Amino acid sequence: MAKTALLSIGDLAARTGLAVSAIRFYEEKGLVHPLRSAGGQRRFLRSDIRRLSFILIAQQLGLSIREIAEQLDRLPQGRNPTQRDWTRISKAIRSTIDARIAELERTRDRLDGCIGCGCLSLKKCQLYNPEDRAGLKGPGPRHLIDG
Amino acid sequence: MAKTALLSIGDLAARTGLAVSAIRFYEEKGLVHPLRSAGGQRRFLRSDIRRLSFILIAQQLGLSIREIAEQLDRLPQGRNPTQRDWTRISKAIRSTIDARIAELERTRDRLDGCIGCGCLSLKKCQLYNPEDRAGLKGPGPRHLIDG
DNA sequence: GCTTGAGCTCAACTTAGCTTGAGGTTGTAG
DNA sequence: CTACAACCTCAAGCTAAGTTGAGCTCAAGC
Repeated sequence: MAKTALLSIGDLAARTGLAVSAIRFYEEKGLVHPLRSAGGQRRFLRSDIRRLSFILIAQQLGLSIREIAEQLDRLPQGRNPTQRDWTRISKAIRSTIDARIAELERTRDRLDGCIGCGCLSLKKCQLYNPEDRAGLKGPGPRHLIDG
Repeated sequence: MAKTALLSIGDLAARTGLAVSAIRFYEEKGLVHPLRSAGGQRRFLRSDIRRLSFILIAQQLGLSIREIAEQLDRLPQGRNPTQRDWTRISKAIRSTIDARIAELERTRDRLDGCIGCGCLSLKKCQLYNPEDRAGLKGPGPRHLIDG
């Protein structure tokens, strides 16, 4: 690790605690855009440490890689992210969390209304509301109920 | 669908809104235990409608198939589940939801402490607490950071 | 100038929760 | 009694978020 401004993938892994394979994966997903050395090796900017830290934090907050990518894509092109940028993103994330909490609370309340009822009727049970299920999950396991 | 007490997989699918393939999958995972006709076709009890409804509801509440199986396995062997059983299970689920909400709230509070800070330092950021990450996810994608 | 660790690519594997398809059988309506 | 829908069993495929391995190349120290 010569004292250039650029970091190898191993350096970056050491600094962030990430596995090398994970960093390559993140590049594939468009979360980082390293330069390449003459020989084809990845060369990262120092600011990428921060970028990767952000990814880790956002993941802890429950954001998917895709959601994180969207946030990062919104960073003004070509310049390094500032504190301001991170703050803006943090606020966006906060709304996401708030929404998630609200949804869980709604569910909990419905469950409370159901405890003791025990009906579990598809027609009557408040917990089982097909409209709530539609578009709940996005891609992945999908119930093709609405077809 | 003759007027026997037993339902074919198609009947059950029609009544629950589930795909036939999903019901077969649930059997494979031990969530239902249909009988078989002489020719090898599945024959379900009417009470399985309720069982499947429960699965759908529990999934909405965020329980995994495995967790649902655990709840269902606790039902007294050999008899049909009663309202009481469902109520007991519902209460168990409620604790799960409560825990999930609490965790999200904790996260939100930490995020609030961070908005405006913008440090995103792996050493200092409150959001990035390695101890919280350990064992957070169980199986699946795992960070091998702690190795 | 060579050896060796670090890096490269590409493909396959993991878990969860299913779907889709191929190829063959059952059961029931007419 | 036959036709055809519904059923059966595999096997393979999908997404997310990575890991692991094979087989090869790069770069840096001695």
